[in-house]
Amino acid sequence: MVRDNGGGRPAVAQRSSMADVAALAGVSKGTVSHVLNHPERVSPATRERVEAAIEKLRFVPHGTARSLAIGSMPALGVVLSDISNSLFVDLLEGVERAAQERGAYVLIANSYTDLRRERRYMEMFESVRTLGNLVTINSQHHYANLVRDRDRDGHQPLVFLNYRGEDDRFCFVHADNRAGGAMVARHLVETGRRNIAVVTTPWHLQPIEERLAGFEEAIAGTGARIVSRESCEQIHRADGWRVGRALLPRIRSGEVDAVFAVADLVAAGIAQALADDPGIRIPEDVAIVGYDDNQAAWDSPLPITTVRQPGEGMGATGVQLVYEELNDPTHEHRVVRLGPELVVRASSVPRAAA
Amino acid sequence: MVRDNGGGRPAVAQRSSMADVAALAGVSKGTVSHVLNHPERVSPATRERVEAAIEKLRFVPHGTARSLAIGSMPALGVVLSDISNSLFVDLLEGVERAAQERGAYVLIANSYTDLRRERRYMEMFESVRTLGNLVTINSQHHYANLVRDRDRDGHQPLVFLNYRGEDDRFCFVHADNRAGGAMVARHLVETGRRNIAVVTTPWHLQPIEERLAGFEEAIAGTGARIVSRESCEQIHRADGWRVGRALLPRIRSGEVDAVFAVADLVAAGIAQALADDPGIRIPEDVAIVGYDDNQAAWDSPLPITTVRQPGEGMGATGVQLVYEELNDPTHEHRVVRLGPELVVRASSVPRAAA
DNA sequence: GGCAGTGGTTGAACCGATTCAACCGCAGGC
DNA sequence: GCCTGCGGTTGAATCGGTTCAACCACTGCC
Repeated sequence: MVRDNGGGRPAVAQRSSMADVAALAGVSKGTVSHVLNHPERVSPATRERVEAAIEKLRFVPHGTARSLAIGSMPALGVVLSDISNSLFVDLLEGVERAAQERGAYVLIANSYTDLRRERRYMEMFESVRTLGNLVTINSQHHYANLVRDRDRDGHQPLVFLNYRGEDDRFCFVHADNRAGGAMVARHLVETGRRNIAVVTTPWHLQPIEERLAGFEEAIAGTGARIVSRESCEQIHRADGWRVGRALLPRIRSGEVDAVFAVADLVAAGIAQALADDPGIRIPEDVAIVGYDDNQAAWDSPLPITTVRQPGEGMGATGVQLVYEELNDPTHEHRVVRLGPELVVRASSVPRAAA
Repeated sequence: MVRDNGGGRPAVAQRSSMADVAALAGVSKGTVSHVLNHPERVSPATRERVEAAIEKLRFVPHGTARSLAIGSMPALGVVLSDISNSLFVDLLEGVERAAQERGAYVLIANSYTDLRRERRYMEMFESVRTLGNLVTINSQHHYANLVRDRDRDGHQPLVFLNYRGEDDRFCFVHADNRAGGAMVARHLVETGRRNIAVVTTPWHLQPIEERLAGFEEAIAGTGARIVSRESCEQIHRADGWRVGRALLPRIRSGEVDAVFAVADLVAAGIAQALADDPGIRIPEDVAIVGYDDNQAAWDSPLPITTVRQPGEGMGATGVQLVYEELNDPTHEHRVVRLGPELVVRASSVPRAAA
């Protein structure tokens, strides 16, 4: 059944359907379907005939029709708030790996932290019946909206990533930012730092506040202390550079012997500013530590100590939770917290001691 | 018709279908469909009744079923080779905007330049019958493979992005890298540079070779010349930094008065290395120019002159070509070349002259 | 009063797969 | 020779929409 599509277009062979295959092989549609999905139920002779027909007609099953019959499509939806953020790229990698292991595709949507897009894509994923969906959240406000929509028409499992909420209808996977902050504190204290400058952002983001809280907690009673708090407007290298310049005198005077910046780009900017000063040696005179382990941390003339986020882990765990909710009737929604990892580089430890 | 799903799970209200809505509103399925798709064909009274029923049952149409009936799903597939590359992020933005204008969703797949993934996702997009697909290509080899697969079972429009191929079955959209290189050459010459060092990569990438070719062509006969060719192992800031250090003496001596690096990260690294030397003033003694206009170029203590790629333009044009192929029977496949744009920043022009 | 025209609505066919109860032919057991 | 059991196959129902020919009631016109 190769229909003519008429008109002057270059003739495109119409796709053949299961019915075509069945006709050519002289069997029923049901048998063709069995060859594809339960080959063991079909006798070798028929199977061969059907397979030959499939090959000959270049038959590729119609995914949409299959999904309709099955009731869902073998794919997971992921809504990322910012695809240019390396944490989310890592996270995506985790999702893809875990999904692939389970034979599912991953549909990615990028929302640019635009709530309208987030909702639009969630709606779409719901509407094409993905197996389940994963959403990265970085604002209370977005979270509240998505949950509200969900009350309207949500049915697939939904897991929130990089966010810790409290709602027993969902699972959450988030990084333990508090522990990450504490790791930095311990590392600095253990390597003999006592007077630490902390560099943060002016806006209040859950993850960043937690890093600082963990840091302060862990530093308490160790003899080390925070001697300065700087903040930069944006998480950009140039901001870090300006902060670095501002800190120069106090570092030269020995008043500050370590800097903890809550983001790598900022830390890299600081390192760049300090490196310009011939009177300062890093890490002998001052240690610099960032957070996130993105390219700015390792790709720097002076590689920077940082905390690696459990990006892939969050992605993979999210997928696991979706499948658990899907298959395990006793599944209880829960909050999974994953530990980050300290990556020590030249910016905080004299090479010999590294 | 709210079916009980039995078992001990927290009762999840089953989704209602069009039949449920029709029953509640006392009309036929066809009418409900009309309310959704051709409201003008339905009398106001009926429409209101149906809409009330939809609201009451929280009916959301089943996208998969709709796609099956329509024959395609209202979405475009995009396979990106590297989602962490800012060019592709821009490109994606262009795709999303153009798609949204036309009421289509965008499904993104990230291949990590892994050919297997590229093929897997293309297969999936074919199988769910997207309206058309866009693929970024950065190697002849991948291109050849995708085209071969396509011979097997391709039917939707397919447009290649960031690649210039020759095949009258497809459209191609690519950036005019030759023109970009020429822009840099003209800019340097016009601002009085004569002795230029060029920094490139060891591998042979179509776009990069073209940038250089364009540069050399435009510089010929202007009195300026290439006095040095450096190459770095990777497109990383640290590589640029090393190259910058190596160039220091020749810059100090005035032997080199401009550096053109084929990527911003490298240019930023070079700038960083030169800034460390108190004897060198940028841009008075030496101009630095990069390529791509990604974050490294603008987010630097000394913002760097660069060439902005037509990322969004490529994405938007790709979408336009897909729709053209879809709707216009006279559509001829073609190659679209988009011009880049010179962005002049402090690294190449004294502030006063900028 | 009969007829054409029209806006609104219906019901069945269709999209392309999956699934399952029913069926068929055949071997084995008694 | 009859019955049972079983592997293999079939055909119809189903998923949830869209679409279109047919139909209906009603108006306007001759």
